[in-house]
Amino acid sequence: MRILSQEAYKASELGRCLTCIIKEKGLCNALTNEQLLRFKQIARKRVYEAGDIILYGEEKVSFVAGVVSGIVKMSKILIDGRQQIIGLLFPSDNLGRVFGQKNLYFAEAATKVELCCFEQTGFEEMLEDFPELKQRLLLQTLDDLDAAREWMTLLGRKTAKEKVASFFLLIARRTSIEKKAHQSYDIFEMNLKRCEIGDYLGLTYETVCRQIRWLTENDITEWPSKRSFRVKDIHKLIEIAK
Amino acid sequence: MRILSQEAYKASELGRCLTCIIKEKGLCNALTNEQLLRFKQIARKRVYEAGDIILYGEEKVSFVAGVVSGIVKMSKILIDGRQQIIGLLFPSDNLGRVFGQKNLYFAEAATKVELCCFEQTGFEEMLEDFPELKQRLLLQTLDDLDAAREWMTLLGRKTAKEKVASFFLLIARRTSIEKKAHQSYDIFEMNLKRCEIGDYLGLTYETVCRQIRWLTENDITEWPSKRSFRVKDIHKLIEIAK
DNA sequence: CGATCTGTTGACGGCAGTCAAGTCAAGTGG
DNA sequence: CCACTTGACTTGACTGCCGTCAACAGATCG
Repeated sequence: MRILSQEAYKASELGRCLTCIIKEKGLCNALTNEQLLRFKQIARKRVYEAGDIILYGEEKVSFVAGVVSGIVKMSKILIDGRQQIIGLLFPSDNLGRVFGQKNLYFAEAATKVELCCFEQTGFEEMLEDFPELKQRLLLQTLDDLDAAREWMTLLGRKTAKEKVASFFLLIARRTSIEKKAHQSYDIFEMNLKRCEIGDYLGLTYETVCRQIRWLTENDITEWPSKRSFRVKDIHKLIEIAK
Repeated sequence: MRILSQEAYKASELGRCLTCIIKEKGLCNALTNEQLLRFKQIARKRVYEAGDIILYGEEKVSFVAGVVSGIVKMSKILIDGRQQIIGLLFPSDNLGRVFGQKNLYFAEAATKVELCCFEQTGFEEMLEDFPELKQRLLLQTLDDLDAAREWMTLLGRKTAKEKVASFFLLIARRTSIEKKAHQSYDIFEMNLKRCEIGDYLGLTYETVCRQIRWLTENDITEWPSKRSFRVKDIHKLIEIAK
């Protein structure tokens, strides 16, 4: 019965990893319990409050992290202050640049955020040792690339109205995947400021306001509060988003 | 001397792989000669003329390919015809979506193009067998992601003038890396139409024309012909590009 | 030679940016 | 408790950049 007790020991050691809410979708799902144990040794949980800066651009990177809860916004900032959000990170998304010398992005907590952080070199060593982990990272990077290119199309070719509609569709899809209870009439929490939406869409916040007003006046969305919305007509929204 | 003759045999079999111009920078550089032999077996060269369509969007993918010569433009097209080029592929860049069910992009030869094509499943099997190959693919995908995000900033936040200046810098850098003989006063071939530049920058071709004129009137670029330019003041160009 | 494609230039208009005033909610301190 | 501040958001008026439309110039080609 020696093996069993060892298994039990491991399970107790793994602790919160086994009940982690992103276990199914995160990178760590590629690992066996045994491997996870090693993974946990280089992991550290960190909590950030809304507005906290997680990474400044251009510094040397020291860690890679998975988002456990909350939303992280990653952006690039031009010298004169113009900002472009190049990605929103939701739970199970990853942050940081593996195999890179430099972090290229500015990362900020948009809401309260919990990260599961891995020390950089330890993480890279594990990538070499566990092919499943590297495979998963590759697949995720490929998906990220597809998403980035989709967004390029939005930024380069869509009108303000189409951009804002596309954005609400994105939020509805991402947050409903999380809740696994999507219906067209759900209320979605929108944890971003108007100006952050603008920075994501390549618009000013005034323009974002006006488009939201237009969508509301045309019975497509409804705003119980300034930070939450309900989609009244999903088909029209999809049609407008292009 | 049996081993030696076997080596010689392999070398002769490898043939054009050994003298391939993208050997140093392409994915295949991760492989030993022995591995390369297997790689070559699933490889097939294809040639496209300027304007040929390489991939339509949304179909099932059947191959992955490296660009040997020429320029491939990858784009997304909205239902009403608006187009956004989401990437230009230069020699040693790769085309196609590994581990993906669907190809998401429209790919077209912008110039005469030579591709080194690999049958999809054979390529994916090799990725599993040769970790170095997968590592190289991962690194390249990460770089592609960085480039895409850089371009998102351009599309979302830069003015027409800044966009056009950034574009010429990109071309100058990419083509001079190729030639390995970069000087500020080099002449660069610009194998894209004005409207393709527009589709890449999220502008109309008329606006591209006007910005080119402005750069020329201000002694920053010079156009010996419609498709080639010389950078007269690289510092000003960098400054304008932001 | 006309046909076609690509590029240039001008005139005009509209979408989205800029500037500015004002509302609202939450927080702070006397 | 109220006065005050602050930050987020809204709305209006105006402007300007860039898109649209159109005419035309050159180049290439059968």
